[in-house]
Amino acid sequence: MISKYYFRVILDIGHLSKNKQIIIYGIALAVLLFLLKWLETRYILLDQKLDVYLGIIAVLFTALGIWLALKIRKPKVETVIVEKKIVLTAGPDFILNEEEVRRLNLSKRELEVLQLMADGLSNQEIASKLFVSLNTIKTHSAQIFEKMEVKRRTQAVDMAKRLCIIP
Amino acid sequence: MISKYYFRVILDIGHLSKNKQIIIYGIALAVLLFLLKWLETRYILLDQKLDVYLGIIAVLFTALGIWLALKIRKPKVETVIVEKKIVLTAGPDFILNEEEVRRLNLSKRELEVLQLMADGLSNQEIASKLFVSLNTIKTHSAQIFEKMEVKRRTQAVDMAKRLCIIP
DNA sequence: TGCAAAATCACCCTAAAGTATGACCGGAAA
DNA sequence: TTTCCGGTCATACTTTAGGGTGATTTTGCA
Repeated sequence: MISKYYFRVILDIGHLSKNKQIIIYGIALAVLLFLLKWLETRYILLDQKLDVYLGIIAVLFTALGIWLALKIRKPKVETVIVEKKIVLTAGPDFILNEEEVRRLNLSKRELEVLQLMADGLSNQEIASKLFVSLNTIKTHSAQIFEKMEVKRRTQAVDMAKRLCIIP
Repeated sequence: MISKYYFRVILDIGHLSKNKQIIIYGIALAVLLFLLKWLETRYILLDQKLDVYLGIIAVLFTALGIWLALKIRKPKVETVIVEKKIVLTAGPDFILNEEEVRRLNLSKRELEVLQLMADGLSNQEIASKLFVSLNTIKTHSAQIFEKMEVKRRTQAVDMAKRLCIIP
């Protein structure tokens, strides 16, 4: 019988895949087997066009092989490395303008929050980073804006950079 | 002849691969064809064990299919982003970094909005200054954030200053 | 040790920012 | 001429920021 060859195919390839899939492949093979037997009966009875029969078998099993390979094999992975620039500022010449800090009457904590604000963090992110609640940061930022006489965080950051309060 | 089926296999699958490979596949198929013909002659002449012959064909073409699929399959692309650090010295002498502007693909208008953003203006203020609607500024800012790969205006301003896109 | 400033947090509310989607127009490029 | 892109605007919605008020707890210092 032909079936022993099918089993060899399964055994040769099966260990690459999951057990569940083997059943599916087995069923597919069985269907193919029946189809072949049917064709065989018809064409052998007619006793002609063996080439056609063989051709169909060849195409079918080539397709089967392709299907098996695509299903079973782990996808080939091609790694593409993309360089992404991240920007650093080398500001070795930063000296904190303590005088301005004192003039604005900013506390240590407020300065800290202002610093993180300048880094583009949201209030929630600042809160998480400092292990305090969002409300606390809101209070701090409100204080900062009042002391700096600005209305928005963007203005506060801009002013702070101009005054050399933050790098 | 059987060969026409082989050609169909090639034609069906060939367009997925390089032209060079098709030649290799063709040669392989030719070899298989000769092998089959040889087997056919032997077994048909003996007029027996057709099942064995068919089984061999099935196994061979399954193997061929697997081989084809593995060769032809397009590899899955996996992108790895490597961060490359670049250091910019932001001096008091501002020269617009046109290269970065082009790299970020920022339009004139977007640059204008970014500039005003950096000045600490609200979207409404920017809209008034440019004589356009608030929604327009929102659209622009959303575009800017997407192009600069940032989430907030504070981050956009920070990045823009580092990249010398704005003074 | 008591007091003022700093730090913490809550609640409620409004304003502003940001997201998503779709549409229109005019100019430039294919 | 068609297609594409930049600029404009809208509508609806969600999220974040900010304002105002009040309260409790730490903490530095006189």
